[in-house]
Amino acid sequence: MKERHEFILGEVVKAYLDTGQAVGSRVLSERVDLGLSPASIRNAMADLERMGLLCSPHTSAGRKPTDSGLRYFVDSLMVVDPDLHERFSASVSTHLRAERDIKQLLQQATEELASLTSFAGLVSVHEPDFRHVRKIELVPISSEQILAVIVSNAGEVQNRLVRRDAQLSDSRLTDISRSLSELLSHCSLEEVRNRLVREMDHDRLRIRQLLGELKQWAESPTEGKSSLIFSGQSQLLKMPEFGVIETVRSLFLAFEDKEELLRLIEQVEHSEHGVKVFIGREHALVDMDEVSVVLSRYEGEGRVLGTLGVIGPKRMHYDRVLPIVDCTARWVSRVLGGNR
Amino acid sequence: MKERHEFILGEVVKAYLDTGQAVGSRVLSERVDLGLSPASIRNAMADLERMGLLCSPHTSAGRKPTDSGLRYFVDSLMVVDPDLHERFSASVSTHLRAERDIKQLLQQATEELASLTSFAGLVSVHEPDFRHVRKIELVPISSEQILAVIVSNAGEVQNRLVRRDAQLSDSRLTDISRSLSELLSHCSLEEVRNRLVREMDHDRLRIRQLLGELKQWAESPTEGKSSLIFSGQSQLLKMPEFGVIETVRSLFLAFEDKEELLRLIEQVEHSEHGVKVFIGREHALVDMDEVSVVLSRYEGEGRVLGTLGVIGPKRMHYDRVLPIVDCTARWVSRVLGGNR
DNA sequence: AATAGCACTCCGGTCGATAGAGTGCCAGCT
DNA sequence: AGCTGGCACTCTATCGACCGGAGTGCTATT
Repeated sequence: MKERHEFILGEVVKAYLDTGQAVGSRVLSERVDLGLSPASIRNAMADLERMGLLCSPHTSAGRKPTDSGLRYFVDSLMVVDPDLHERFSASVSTHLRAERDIKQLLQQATEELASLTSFAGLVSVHEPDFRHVRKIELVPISSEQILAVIVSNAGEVQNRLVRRDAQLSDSRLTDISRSLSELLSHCSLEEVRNRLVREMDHDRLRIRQLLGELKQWAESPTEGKSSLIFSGQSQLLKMPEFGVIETVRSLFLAFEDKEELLRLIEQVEHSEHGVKVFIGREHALVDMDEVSVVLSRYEGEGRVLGTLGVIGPKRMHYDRVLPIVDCTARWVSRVLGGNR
Repeated sequence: MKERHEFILGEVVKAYLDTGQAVGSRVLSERVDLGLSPASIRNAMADLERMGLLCSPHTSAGRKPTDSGLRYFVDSLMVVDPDLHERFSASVSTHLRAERDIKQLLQQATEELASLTSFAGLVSVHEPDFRHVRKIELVPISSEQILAVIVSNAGEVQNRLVRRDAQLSDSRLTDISRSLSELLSHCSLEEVRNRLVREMDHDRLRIRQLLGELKQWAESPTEGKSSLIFSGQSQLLKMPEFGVIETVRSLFLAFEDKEELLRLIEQVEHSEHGVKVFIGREHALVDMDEVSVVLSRYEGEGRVLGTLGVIGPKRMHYDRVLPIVDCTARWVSRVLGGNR
């Protein structure tokens, strides 16, 4: 690929990102002085079209970059202003408060993403892997209720109110609590279930009903894998590319479904560190040819905790969005890494 | 108001709900045989327009009901088929499972609302009133961490991991836990804060840092009042009234803001029992003239737990939607009332 | 190899005419 | 007196034609 071609591709992309319109040879020659006449530019553009990097929507409409064209731009042509990176880093640090509550923290992060990019921000929260039980505690609440608290290896806490057998005294409860903790700690949920079944068969402890409730709990699904938080979806509606209702609809269907988005997110989590960009059809999200997704993992205490990023029109200023996502992910990682 | 006028108003509304178009005298006379010529209908319609119940978008476009017209219809003319009510009641009972987890339960409820009406379902969750502490438990997790669990009067559980002073033994922790529970139970959060400050001043228990963390917790805001859950927003995009992007945008802005919607919801919670309908401008939501909101409170253990309902186009079949919302609210109330 | 010129294509907006739908009013009928 | 049929009028939505603008591809020229 000749240098001139690269240069022209870059300029076409930039003009396209600015205007959203297909750009013709004349406007390009006026927009930036590259010592070439429109005719020469036309030739180069025709070459780029043959290479599959540009395309024209119709005969007389200039050209706009294809997905591959944008990809080439992002990978090889684009330079991120280090100043900008610095600025966003500072902006993120000042706007966000290091909340204790992880949900609130991530909520803030999506909002910051949305407001900096003016696209839709999204954050996925990885369900912590509940591989085995670290601790079980039964706390007497009232004469009818017991609070059962289970702490997982990941430090995740689940609690539930269970009905209390009237005959169960507080001290007896403490005993049970202790023995259950011994019995079950370091067990996987599967084992917990099995052991509880065995205990129930013996009916040794005369707390059948309590165990029943706990068993039911252990059996209940881990409530739907990862969850997704969004912010600023409605900002997308300002963009002219979402002027037709069908595009908007498929976009918001994806927001609701989450299924497909989670698949994409999983991909990011299993790849190496850093910001990932999915342009147009590169993410396999149906009917969303016109949007790009920019994602980055965030981490804490050594493991991947989730993914965050933005969804915006394919025509976004990647040189702005990438550092924003990067800074936000770093910041969240820093807070979560130090805090827990 | 003459009987004929009522009848014609009713028919205009029905036709309008079906087609979404302004309805003229001729089509009305063909649609339903009321033994009247188009001319007579015209006269009646002119009267109704003078009364402010109908209006015509322009000279030759037939008439459609105004907000007041729809209001009159809903209040006085509409009859809800009891069979329908029965059917929805059954449908709701069979589709929804009585989950233990309230969040999941309500999530299901919104989805059911959305799927039955094919509009957007929404549920507000009242933040339980955390007026005073019922119980505090400190559970040792590891050598560095303690799990603090606070149970409120409302049976709501909050927990947090706090850092542990290395010198704190397990048995000592149990002691502290007990004395804290005695010290703080039945205190409001405000009192908890004050007492903790006093204890810290004394530094009596040599657990300054632990108390500090607890204090910080007591001071943290009750995390944003009520929360809102939505489902099926994208279904609204199918409706022709949301063909223009501006309408959609203001709608989704409202979904994100929640502020205004919560105001409406509060209104419902403070009024008497039953399904409430807000037609067009009746809810004071800006730029949402074209939507109606149907809401009903749900209750449990004697107090209002929240509100649920749907948001849809003003042109909705109220005689279908009202029973749906009613049945769902009743069902949720029943489950929550018996379960907690 | 780059450029200038030219013929050609296609899109988008404007204009005008037309068909359709509906109203209001009036005169006549029951 | 009230209903009805008829008629003139109004407004909108749609369709086709037209035209200017923008852009390309090709070719001849420097």
